[in-house]
Amino acid sequence: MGVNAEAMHAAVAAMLAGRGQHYTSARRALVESLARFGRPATIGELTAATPGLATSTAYRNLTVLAGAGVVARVSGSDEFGRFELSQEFSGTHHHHVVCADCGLVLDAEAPERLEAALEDAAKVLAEENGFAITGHRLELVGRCGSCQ
Amino acid sequence: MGVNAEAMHAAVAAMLAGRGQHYTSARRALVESLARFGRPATIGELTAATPGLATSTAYRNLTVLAGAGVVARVSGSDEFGRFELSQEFSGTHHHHVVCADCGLVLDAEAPERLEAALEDAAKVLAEENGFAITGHRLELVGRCGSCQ
DNA sequence: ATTCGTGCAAATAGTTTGCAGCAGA
DNA sequence: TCTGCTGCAAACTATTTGCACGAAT
Repeated sequence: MGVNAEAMHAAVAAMLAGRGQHYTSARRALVESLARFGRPATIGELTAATPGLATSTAYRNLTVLAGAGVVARVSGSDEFGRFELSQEFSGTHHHHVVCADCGLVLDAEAPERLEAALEDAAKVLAEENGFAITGHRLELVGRCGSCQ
Repeated sequence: MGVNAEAMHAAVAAMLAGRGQHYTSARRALVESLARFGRPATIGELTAATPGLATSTAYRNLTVLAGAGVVARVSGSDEFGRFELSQEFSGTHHHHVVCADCGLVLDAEAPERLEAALEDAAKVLAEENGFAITGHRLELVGRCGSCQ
Protein backbone atom coordinates (compact mmCIF):
# COMPACT_ATOMS: atom_id res chain seq x y z
CA MET A 1 0.00 0.00 0.00
CA GLY A 2 1.08 3.55 -0.61
CA VAL A 3 1.07 4.78 2.97
CA ASN A 4 1.63 3.00 6.27
CA ALA A 5 -1.24 1.11 7.84
CA GLU A 6 -1.93 3.46 10.74
CA ALA A 7 -2.03 6.55 8.57
CA MET A 8 -4.35 4.74 6.20
CA HIS A 9 -6.78 3.72 8.92
CA ALA A 10 -6.76 7.22 10.38
CA ALA A 11 -7.52 8.70 6.98
CA VAL A 12 -10.34 6.24 6.36
CA ALA A 13 -11.81 6.92 9.78
CA ALA A 14 -11.76 10.64 9.05
CA MET A 15 -13.38 10.20 5.65
CA LEU A 16 -16.18 8.16 7.20
CA ALA A 17 -16.61 10.48 10.19
CA GLY A 18 -17.05 13.35 7.77
CA ARG A 19 -20.16 11.56 6.55
CA GLY A 20 -21.46 10.67 10.02
CA GLN A 21 -20.38 7.08 9.70
CA HIS A 22 -18.31 4.85 11.91
CA TYR A 23 -15.13 2.95 11.18
CA THR A 24 -16.38 -0.36 12.50
CA SER A 25 -14.50 -3.60 12.80
CA ALA A 26 -16.20 -5.01 9.71
CA ARG A 27 -15.11 -2.00 7.68
CA ARG A 28 -11.62 -2.15 9.08
CA ALA A 29 -11.43 -5.83 8.19
CA LEU A 30 -12.48 -5.05 4.62
CA VAL A 31 -9.92 -2.29 4.26
CA GLU A 32 -7.20 -4.50 5.68
CA SER A 33 -8.10 -7.36 3.37
CA LEU A 34 -8.08 -5.05 0.36
CA ALA A 35 -4.67 -3.73 1.37
CA ARG A 36 -3.41 -7.28 1.79
CA PHE A 37 -4.74 -8.44 -1.56
CA GLY A 38 -3.09 -5.56 -3.38
CA ARG A 39 -5.37 -6.20 -6.36
CA PRO A 40 -9.10 -6.00 -7.03
CA ALA A 41 -10.83 -8.61 -4.88
CA THR A 42 -14.26 -10.22 -5.21
CA ILE A 43 -16.89 -10.25 -2.48
CA GLY A 44 -16.26 -13.95 -2.09
CA GLU A 45 -12.58 -13.40 -1.49
CA LEU A 46 -13.28 -10.67 1.01
CA THR A 47 -15.84 -12.59 3.05
CA ALA A 48 -13.62 -15.67 2.98
CA ALA A 49 -10.79 -13.57 4.39
CA THR A 50 -12.94 -12.50 7.32
CA PRO A 51 -14.84 -15.39 8.89
CA GLY A 52 -18.12 -14.22 10.31
CA LEU A 53 -18.50 -11.33 7.91
CA ALA A 54 -21.93 -11.56 6.30
CA THR A 55 -22.10 -11.13 2.55
CA SER A 56 -24.75 -8.46 2.90
CA THR A 57 -22.57 -6.53 5.31
CA ALA A 58 -19.67 -6.73 2.90
CA TYR A 59 -21.79 -5.32 0.10
CA ARG A 60 -23.24 -2.61 2.28
CA ASN A 61 -19.90 -1.56 3.62
CA LEU A 62 -18.16 -1.59 0.29
CA THR A 63 -20.93 0.64 -1.01
CA VAL A 64 -20.41 2.98 1.94
CA LEU A 65 -16.64 2.94 1.50
CA ALA A 66 -17.04 3.58 -2.21
CA GLY A 67 -19.30 6.53 -1.46
CA ALA A 68 -16.66 7.91 0.89
CA GLY A 69 -14.01 7.48 -1.78
CA VAL A 70 -12.06 4.85 0.13
CA VAL A 71 -12.59 2.00 -2.33
CA ALA A 72 -13.50 1.72 -6.00
CA ARG A 73 -15.59 -0.79 -7.91
CA VAL A 74 -13.74 -2.58 -10.68
CA SER A 75 -15.41 -4.60 -13.42
CA GLY A 76 -13.50 -7.58 -14.69
CA SER A 77 -14.35 -10.02 -17.45
CA ASP A 78 -16.47 -12.38 -15.38
CA GLU A 79 -19.75 -11.88 -13.55
CA PHE A 80 -18.20 -10.96 -10.20
CA GLY A 81 -17.92 -7.41 -8.97
CA ARG A 82 -14.49 -6.52 -7.64
CA PHE A 83 -13.29 -3.85 -5.26
CA GLU A 84 -9.95 -2.26 -4.54
CA LEU A 85 -8.60 0.56 -2.42
CA SER A 86 -8.84 3.86 -4.25
CA GLN A 87 -5.76 5.44 -5.80
CA GLU A 88 -5.10 7.51 -2.75
CA PHE A 89 -4.42 4.39 -0.69
CA SER A 90 -3.25 1.84 -3.21
CA GLY A 91 -0.42 3.93 -4.58
CA THR A 92 -0.68 5.80 -7.82
CA HIS A 93 -3.13 5.98 -10.66
CA HIS A 94 -3.09 2.60 -12.34
CA HIS A 95 -4.86 0.29 -14.74
CA HIS A 96 -5.66 -3.40 -14.87
CA VAL A 97 -4.53 -6.56 -16.54
CA VAL A 98 -7.37 -9.07 -16.68
CA CYS A 99 -7.37 -12.76 -17.49
CA ALA A 100 -10.03 -13.65 -20.05
CA ASP A 101 -10.13 -17.20 -18.71
CA CYS A 102 -10.32 -17.05 -14.93
CA GLY A 103 -11.19 -13.39 -14.39
CA LEU A 104 -8.10 -12.60 -12.31
CA VAL A 105 -7.37 -8.88 -12.23
CA LEU A 106 -3.98 -7.38 -11.41
CA ASP A 107 -2.91 -3.77 -11.04
CA ALA A 108 -0.59 -2.27 -13.60
CA GLU A 109 0.99 1.13 -13.91
CA ALA A 110 0.93 2.76 -17.30
CA PRO A 111 3.94 4.55 -18.79
CA GLU A 112 3.77 8.33 -18.66
CA ARG A 113 3.59 8.51 -22.41
CA LEU A 114 0.43 6.43 -22.39
CA GLU A 115 -1.24 8.59 -19.79
CA ALA A 116 -0.46 11.68 -21.81
CA ALA A 117 -1.94 10.10 -24.93
CA LEU A 118 -5.03 9.14 -22.93
CA GLU A 119 -5.53 12.71 -21.75
CA ASP A 120 -5.29 13.97 -25.30
CA ALA A 121 -7.71 11.38 -26.60
CA ALA A 122 -10.17 12.18 -23.83
CA LYS A 123 -10.26 15.83 -24.87
CA VAL A 124 -10.88 15.04 -28.52
CA LEU A 125 -13.53 12.40 -27.86
CA ALA A 126 -15.30 14.56 -25.30
CA GLU A 127 -15.87 17.22 -27.93
CA GLU A 128 -16.93 14.76 -30.59
CA ASN A 129 -19.56 13.16 -28.37
CA GLY A 130 -20.76 15.95 -26.11
CA PHE A 131 -19.49 14.13 -23.04
CA ALA A 132 -17.85 15.67 -20.02
CA ILE A 133 -15.05 13.17 -19.49
CA THR A 134 -14.03 12.66 -15.89
CA GLY A 135 -11.69 9.71 -16.10
CA HIS A 136 -10.72 6.58 -17.96
CA ARG A 137 -10.51 2.86 -17.47
CA LEU A 138 -7.96 0.80 -19.31
CA GLU A 139 -7.85 -2.94 -19.22
CA LEU A 140 -5.31 -5.11 -20.96
CA VAL A 141 -6.91 -8.45 -21.67
CA GLY A 142 -5.10 -11.72 -22.00
CA ARG A 143 -4.28 -14.94 -20.21
CA CYS A 144 -2.62 -15.10 -16.84
CA GLY A 145 0.33 -17.36 -16.10
CA SER A 146 -1.77 -20.21 -14.71
CA CYS A 147 -4.30 -20.15 -17.55
CA GLN A 148 -1.83 -20.27 -20.44
CA MET B 1 -21.60 -0.01 -40.60
CA GLY B 2 -18.35 -0.65 -42.37
CA VAL B 3 -19.68 -2.73 -45.24
CA ASN B 4 -22.99 -2.73 -47.04
CA ALA B 5 -25.89 -4.64 -45.57
CA GLU B 6 -25.98 -7.50 -48.03
CA ALA B 7 -22.27 -8.21 -47.78
CA MET B 8 -22.59 -8.13 -44.01
CA HIS B 9 -25.46 -10.61 -43.93
CA ALA B 10 -23.66 -12.90 -46.35
CA ALA B 11 -20.53 -12.82 -44.20
CA VAL B 12 -22.50 -13.54 -41.03
CA ALA B 13 -24.32 -16.41 -42.70
CA ALA B 14 -20.98 -17.88 -43.76
CA MET B 15 -19.49 -17.52 -40.30
CA LEU B 16 -22.47 -19.31 -38.80
CA ALA B 17 -22.57 -22.00 -41.48
CA GLY B 18 -18.94 -22.75 -40.73
CA ARG B 19 -20.09 -23.79 -37.29
CA GLY B 20 -23.09 -25.77 -38.47
CA GLN B 21 -25.53 -23.08 -37.46
CA HIS B 22 -28.25 -21.29 -39.35
CA TYR B 23 -28.76 -17.62 -40.00
CA THR B 24 -32.34 -17.51 -38.78
CA SER B 25 -34.73 -14.59 -38.78
CA ALA B 26 -34.17 -13.95 -35.07
CA ARG B 27 -30.42 -13.75 -35.63
CA ARG B 28 -30.86 -11.56 -38.64
CA ALA B 29 -33.10 -9.26 -36.65
CA LEU B 30 -30.47 -8.97 -33.93
CA VAL B 31 -27.72 -8.21 -36.40
CA GLU B 32 -29.88 -5.60 -38.13
CA SER B 33 -30.79 -3.97 -34.85
CA LEU B 34 -27.15 -3.84 -33.80
CA ALA B 35 -26.21 -2.28 -37.11
CA ARG B 36 -29.01 0.25 -36.74
CA PHE B 37 -28.05 1.17 -33.17
CA GLY B 38 -24.45 1.79 -34.15
CA ARG B 39 -23.47 1.57 -30.48
CA PRO B 40 -23.48 -1.13 -27.81
CA ALA B 41 -27.11 -2.07 -27.11
CA THR B 42 -28.69 -3.81 -24.12
CA ILE B 43 -30.81 -6.95 -24.32
CA GLY B 44 -33.81 -4.79 -23.44
CA GLU B 45 -33.16 -2.47 -26.34
CA LEU B 46 -32.72 -5.38 -28.70
CA THR B 47 -35.86 -7.27 -27.70
CA ALA B 48 -37.85 -4.02 -27.77
CA ALA B 49 -36.64 -3.43 -31.31
CA THR B 50 -37.95 -6.85 -32.40
CA PRO B 51 -41.46 -7.56 -31.09
CA GLY B 52 -41.95 -11.24 -30.50
CA LEU B 53 -38.31 -11.94 -29.83
CA ALA B 54 -38.02 -13.81 -26.53
CA THR B 55 -35.41 -12.61 -24.08
CA SER B 56 -33.96 -16.09 -23.78
CA THR B 57 -33.64 -16.34 -27.54
CA ALA B 58 -31.86 -13.00 -27.65
CA TYR B 59 -29.37 -14.17 -25.02
CA ARG B 60 -28.85 -17.50 -26.69
CA ASN B 61 -28.36 -16.01 -30.12
CA LEU B 62 -26.06 -13.27 -28.94
CA THR B 63 -23.97 -15.96 -27.29
CA VAL B 64 -23.89 -17.90 -30.53
CA LEU B 65 -23.06 -14.79 -32.55
CA ALA B 66 -20.34 -13.89 -30.08
CA GLY B 67 -18.89 -17.39 -30.40
CA ALA B 68 -18.84 -16.98 -34.16
CA GLY B 69 -17.11 -13.63 -33.83
CA VAL B 70 -20.01 -11.64 -35.24
CA VAL B 71 -20.78 -9.64 -32.10
CA ALA B 72 -18.88 -8.71 -28.95
CA ARG B 73 -19.97 -8.31 -25.35
CA VAL B 74 -19.35 -4.87 -23.88
CA SER B 75 -19.51 -4.07 -20.19
CA GLY B 76 -20.67 -0.61 -19.28
CA SER B 77 -21.01 1.06 -15.92
CA ASP B 78 -24.44 -0.30 -15.05
CA GLU B 79 -25.71 -3.81 -14.46
CA PHE B 80 -26.80 -4.43 -18.05
CA GLY B 81 -24.79 -6.45 -20.50
CA ARG B 82 -24.38 -4.77 -23.87
CA PHE B 83 -23.60 -6.13 -27.30
CA GLU B 84 -22.28 -4.63 -30.51
CA LEU B 85 -21.19 -5.84 -33.92
CA SER B 86 -17.56 -6.88 -33.88
CA GLN B 87 -14.88 -4.64 -35.38
CA GLU B 88 -15.07 -6.38 -38.69
CA PHE B 89 -18.63 -5.19 -39.20
CA SER B 90 -18.86 -2.01 -37.19
CA GLY B 91 -15.93 -0.30 -38.90
CA THR B 92 -12.52 -0.08 -37.33
CA HIS B 93 -11.01 -0.91 -33.99
CA HIS B 94 -12.56 1.45 -31.49
CA HIS B 95 -13.15 2.20 -27.84
CA HIS B 96 -16.03 3.44 -25.74
CA VAL B 97 -17.25 6.56 -24.04
CA VAL B 98 -19.56 5.63 -21.16
CA CYS B 99 -21.91 7.79 -19.12
CA ALA B 100 -21.45 7.23 -15.41
CA ASP B 101 -25.04 8.33 -14.78
CA CYS B 102 -27.27 6.57 -17.27
CA GLY B 103 -24.92 3.89 -18.57
CA LEU B 104 -25.10 5.00 -22.21
CA VAL B 105 -22.17 3.71 -24.23
CA LEU B 106 -20.97 5.24 -27.50
CA ASP B 107 -18.24 4.16 -29.87
CA ALA B 108 -15.13 6.27 -30.21
CA GLU B 109 -12.06 5.97 -32.36
CA ALA B 110 -8.72 6.49 -30.71
CA PRO B 111 -5.93 8.54 -32.31
CA GLU B 112 -3.13 6.50 -33.86
CA ARG B 113 -0.70 7.82 -31.31
CA LEU B 114 -2.81 6.40 -28.49
CA GLU B 115 -3.04 2.99 -30.10
CA ALA B 116 0.72 2.91 -30.49
CA ALA B 117 1.21 3.83 -26.84
CA LEU B 118 -1.26 1.09 -25.87
CA GLU B 119 0.68 -1.50 -27.82
CA ASP B 120 3.89 -0.49 -26.10
CA ALA B 121 2.29 -0.57 -22.68
CA ALA B 122 0.81 -3.99 -23.36
CA LYS B 123 4.25 -5.41 -24.09
CA VAL B 124 5.79 -4.01 -20.93
CA LEU B 125 2.94 -5.04 -18.66
CA ALA B 126 2.73 -8.49 -20.18
CA GLU B 127 6.31 -9.16 -19.15
CA GLU B 128 5.88 -7.69 -15.70
CA ASN B 129 2.85 -9.83 -14.91
CA GLY B 130 3.42 -13.04 -16.84
CA PHE B 131 0.34 -12.42 -18.94
CA ALA B 132 -0.10 -13.15 -22.62
CA ILE B 133 -1.88 -9.97 -23.67
CA THR B 134 -4.35 -10.41 -26.52
CA GLY B 135 -6.11 -7.06 -26.59
CA HIS B 136 -7.23 -4.04 -24.67
CA ARG B 137 -10.37 -2.27 -23.59
CA LEU B 138 -10.40 1.46 -23.09
CA GLU B 139 -13.34 3.32 -21.67
CA LEU B 140 -13.53 7.05 -21.20
CA VAL B 141 -15.92 7.73 -18.36
CA GLY B 142 -17.94 10.87 -17.92
CA ARG B 143 -21.40 12.33 -18.32
CA CYS B 144 -23.33 12.30 -21.56
CA GLY B 145 -25.04 15.39 -22.95
CA SER B 146 -28.43 14.61 -21.42
CA CYS B 147 -27.05 13.79 -17.96
CA GLN B 148 -24.96 16.92 -17.51
C1' DA C 1 -36.15 -37.17 -41.05
C1' DT C 2 -33.04 -35.11 -38.43
C1' DT C 3 -30.83 -31.45 -36.47
C1' DC C 4 -31.13 -26.86 -35.02
C1' DG C 5 -33.89 -22.90 -33.12
C1' DT C 6 -37.76 -20.86 -30.52
C1' DG C 7 -40.98 -19.43 -26.77
C1' DC C 8 -42.45 -20.18 -22.27
C1' DA C 9 -41.67 -20.93 -17.65
C1' DA C 10 -38.77 -22.35 -14.07
C1' DA C 11 -34.14 -22.27 -12.15
C1' DT C 12 -29.61 -19.74 -11.03
C1' DA C 13 -26.70 -16.55 -8.94
C1' DG C 14 -24.96 -12.06 -7.74
C1' DT C 15 -26.69 -8.37 -5.31
C1' DT C 16 -30.03 -5.73 -2.41
C1' DT C 17 -33.21 -5.04 1.37
C1' DG C 18 -36.46 -5.68 5.74
C1' DC C 19 -36.09 -6.50 10.24
C1' DA C 20 -34.82 -7.27 15.07
C1' DG C 21 -30.97 -7.19 18.00
C1' DC C 22 -26.01 -5.35 18.93
C1' DA C 23 -22.30 -1.88 18.99
C1' DG C 24 -19.96 2.48 18.80
C1' DA C 25 -19.38 7.48 20.09
C1' DT D 1 -28.90 6.58 24.73
C1' DC D 2 -29.33 7.24 20.36
C1' DT D 3 -28.03 6.43 15.79
C1' DG D 4 -25.82 3.51 13.16
C1' DC D 5 -24.29 -1.36 12.10
C1' DT D 6 -24.83 -6.36 11.83
C1' DG D 7 -26.50 -11.07 10.61
C1' DC D 8 -30.12 -13.67 8.87
C1' DA D 9 -33.42 -14.65 5.62
C1' DA D 10 -36.25 -13.19 2.05
C1' DA D 11 -36.64 -10.34 -2.17
C1' DC D 12 -34.87 -8.76 -6.66
C1' DT D 13 -33.17 -8.96 -11.25
C1' DA D 14 -30.15 -10.09 -15.10
C1' DT D 15 -29.10 -14.22 -17.14
C1' DT D 16 -29.37 -19.28 -18.04
C1' DT D 17 -31.60 -23.63 -18.82
C1' DG D 18 -35.29 -27.60 -19.46
C1' DC D 19 -38.66 -28.81 -22.34
C1' DA D 20 -41.86 -29.51 -26.05
C1' DC D 21 -43.02 -27.54 -30.40
C1' DG D 22 -41.74 -25.27 -34.93
C1' DA D 23 -38.43 -24.43 -38.73
C1' DA D 24 -34.61 -25.30 -41.93
C1' DT D 25 -32.12 -28.37 -44.99
